[in-house]
Parts: sequence; C-alpha cells; structure tokens
Amino acid sequence: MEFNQEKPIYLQIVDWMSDKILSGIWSSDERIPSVRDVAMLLQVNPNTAMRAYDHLQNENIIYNKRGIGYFVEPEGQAKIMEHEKRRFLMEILPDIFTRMELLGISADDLNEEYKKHKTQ
Amino acid sequence: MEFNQEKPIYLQIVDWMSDKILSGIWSSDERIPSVRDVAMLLQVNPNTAMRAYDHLQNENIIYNKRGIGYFVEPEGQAKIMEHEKRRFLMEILPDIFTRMELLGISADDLNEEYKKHKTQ
Amino acid sequence: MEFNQEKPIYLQIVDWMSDKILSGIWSSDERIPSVRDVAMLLQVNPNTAMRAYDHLQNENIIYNKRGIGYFVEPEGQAKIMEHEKRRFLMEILPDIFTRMELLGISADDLNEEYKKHKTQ
Amino acid sequence: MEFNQEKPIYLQIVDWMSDKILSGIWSSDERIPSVRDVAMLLQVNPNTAMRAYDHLQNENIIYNKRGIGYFVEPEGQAKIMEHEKRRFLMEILPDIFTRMELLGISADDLNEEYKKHKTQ
DNA sequence: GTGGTCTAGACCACC
DNA sequence: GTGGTCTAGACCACA
Repeated sequence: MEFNQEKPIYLQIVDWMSDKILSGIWSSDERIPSVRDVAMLLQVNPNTAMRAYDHLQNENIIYNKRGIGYFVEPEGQAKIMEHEKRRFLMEILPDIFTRMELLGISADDLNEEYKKHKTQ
Repeated sequence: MEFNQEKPIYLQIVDWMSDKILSGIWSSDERIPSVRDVAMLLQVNPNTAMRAYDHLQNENIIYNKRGIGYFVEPEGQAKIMEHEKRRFLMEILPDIFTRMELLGISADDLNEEYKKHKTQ
Repeated sequence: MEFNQEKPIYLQIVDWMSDKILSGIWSSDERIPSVRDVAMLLQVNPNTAMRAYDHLQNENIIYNKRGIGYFVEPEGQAKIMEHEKRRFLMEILPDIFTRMELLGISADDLNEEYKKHKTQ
Repeated sequence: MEFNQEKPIYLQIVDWMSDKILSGIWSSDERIPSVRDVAMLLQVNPNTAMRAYDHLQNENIIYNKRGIGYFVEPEGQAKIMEHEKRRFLMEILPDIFTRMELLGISADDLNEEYKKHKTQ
C-alpha cells in the first residue's frame, strides 16, 4: 500500500479499514486482522497501526476482546455509512460545487465526467 | 474567517486568495492587500499570512515589487484556472465518484444536490 | 456476568469468588465449583478462571486436593475479611474522602446516598 | 511525581491534569503548560505526556491552537465535575456500600472515619 | 517556540 | 498468541 504524503499514515489506515467495513469485507462481529498483521501487511510500525485501531475504537466502529483481538461493532458499517454520507453531502459537495462554478464547469460537464468514470 | 482544523491555516489563506483572483475581485497587475492587512483581517499571525504570499509567489500567481507590495501576475488568473481545472478533473472528481458509489449516491442524487446548491 | 473493561477479568472473578466466601455461600472446607464449571458459568476461557483460583490459593484463601477439587480454607473467610477491611479503611476510604471534597459532596450527601442504597 | 504501578502513566497524568482544572489552578481559556514541559516536570517521555493531552482533547476538556499550545475549554471544569460526580455517585459509591456491608462496616463507622480524615 | 507523527525496540498483562 | 504502554530519538509542519 502506498501512502499519501499530506495525510498522516494512521488516518490513511483508518480510511483503508473503514473501506473494508463499508464494503462488507469485514462484517459485523467478525474478528479483523491483528494489529501486528496489519502493520506487516502495510509495512508500517505496529504503533502506527495501533493508532488507527485506537481511533476506530473511539468512534465505536470496532471493539476489543482482551487477549483475542478486535471485532467490528454490530452497527459499525451503518455508523460509517451515515457519518460519511452526511459529511459528503454537507461538507464536501458544496465545496465541489463552488469550485465548479469558479472553474466554469457546468452540470453537463459533470455528468459527462461521471459517465466516463463509470465506463472505465 | 473560520479555519478548518485539519488543513494548515496558510493553505486556507492561499485558497481564499486564489478565490479572490479567480473570481476577478483581484485582477491582473492590481495591487493586493498587504501581508499585514490580510493578517489583521483574518486574525492570524503575520508569519502565517506571509507563508501564503510566499506560496503564491512560488507558483507565479502573484509577484512582489519591493517596498510597494504584491501584485497579481498578468496571467495569474488563467494560471490558477488551468492548474485547478486539471487537478479538479484528474484528481478530485475520480475520488468523488468512487466515494459516491461506496456511499450509494447516484448521478441523479448528484444532480439534485447541484440544483439545491444553485438555488441557495 | 458482565465484566468491567478496565480491570482484568481474572481479578473480577477473584472478587466474585471472594464475595461468595465472604457472604458464606461457600463456607469453610466446603468444595467449591470446579475451574471448568466457573469458566462455563461466567463464559470465560478456562485459563482465565484458573488464574483466579491460582490467585486465591496464593493468598491462602482456598486450597486444592489433587484430583478432587478446590476447597475454602478453614480461616478463609476471616482472612479475606481482615485483609479487605484493612485495605478498605487505609487505602480506599481516604481516596474516596479526598475525591468527595474535590467534587463538593458533603458527609450529609454521603449518608443520604447510603440510606438510598439500603432501601433499594 | 510518583506513579502508581497498576494504572497507565498517561491516565495518571490525565487525572493530575483534571485535578488542576477541577481545582481552578488552570482556568478557562488559559494556556496550560506545553507537552514538553509537563513531560520534563513529571519525568516521563514526551510521547507519554502527549497521550494524556490527546485524551483530554478527545473529551473536549482542552483544545489546541496550532503552534501555540493547549488551552482549557470554557466548560472544561464543569464538564469534568459533572462527569466525575455522576461516575462517583452511580458507579463508585454503590460498590463501596456493598463492600461495607460485606465487611460489616456501618454508617456510623463511616462517619467516624470521615471525621478522622478531616482532622488530619 | 509549539504540537504531531513515525520508527525501533522493549516489556508486560492477559487469554 | 493477543493488545497496551513506554522510552528514545528523529523529523517535520506550523505560528
């Protein structure tokens, strides 16, 4: 996995894990890979991986059984979905639209780009 | 002005200034407000404002006349426009689309949001 | 049985067993449930239950007859009682009192809470 | 400062800082000592001190101004007070009372101990 | 100067 | 085996 320079690695791991849960690869009450395994897989220090787990636990998306490992919270997927959806609609999209106007990109252009994206 | 927690303040100032130029409020070869004025207006440390000016100068969007002030490069607006447009289409949009799919947001939803945004 | 997140499970089992002995449910020289039974009852790993038994044996509160099971030491109840009483008065109460002062809880409040507790 | 063996150091630092705020030594919107200073003062690694700050920021008890330092949230003191008070009354006291009964300590004994504590 | 992130490596408690 | 904490030391971005 390649990491972006601008964003902390542990947050990129959070995103990566969120995607796993969101897409159902890791499902409710299922045990997810151990901190060490993720660290090895992504080639980062275990502490860094641990921070991602910490973060997700604080947001009640995963939980821990001591000595056993981490598990996806029953409502974890829904929680991420809702959270991300709201953020997308309320924060990201308005920015995008404002930017489109400044750059002279129309709704039609947008739709066309979307079609392109889908056929790729 | 309120600053986002995650993005460096000086980059948010860069964005704010870019908007001014892009929208024509600050036009070619026009003198823009002094570093100190911007710092006061936005309530930030002058060093922080200075960094924004530095950044824009490095990208050849503004230039400096010593002892007088900063000015918009003749092609500043076009430069931003082109640069931003490419970045928007190549980097930002694809991300947005991928995310939409993950969150179950359709093209129709997108268009509807756009209409909402325009009527606001 | 529900376990507290912060305290090791085996110590919570120790507390639970101590209560049994202290309240006389398990009395002197009486055979107590097997490690396996406790593990099943409390839904924990047998190793974890075993650790609790170990701990109590080290404190001479229970003893083991090989092949037969664990028993309460003749003076087990008294031993716990004395040990706990000293700890309670010397270590726990002072802490509680200091905290009460910081939180603005008076002796009267304390007594009232105690009455509430007893009537429950 | 001496640290307890059983509790993580960073949580003991959290307690120590909470006390400072609760007792008004650090008040609303006041800048608190830098992470490094606390680390030096308490003779711990800066990372460990940092964890305490992180924790308190997550609980909205302190906030950060980038490049400047950490400050006490306007409602920080009240927040700790309320949180701790509830925890004390709902979680800690009932335990204490149950234990008192098992140990044969009466309300009168309790009051007497409290008097002793106050005269010390 | 401030905080923030990351690595490397260690040690420990717990299951 | 699991996670959790801690240290030491480095580097960086930000104000």
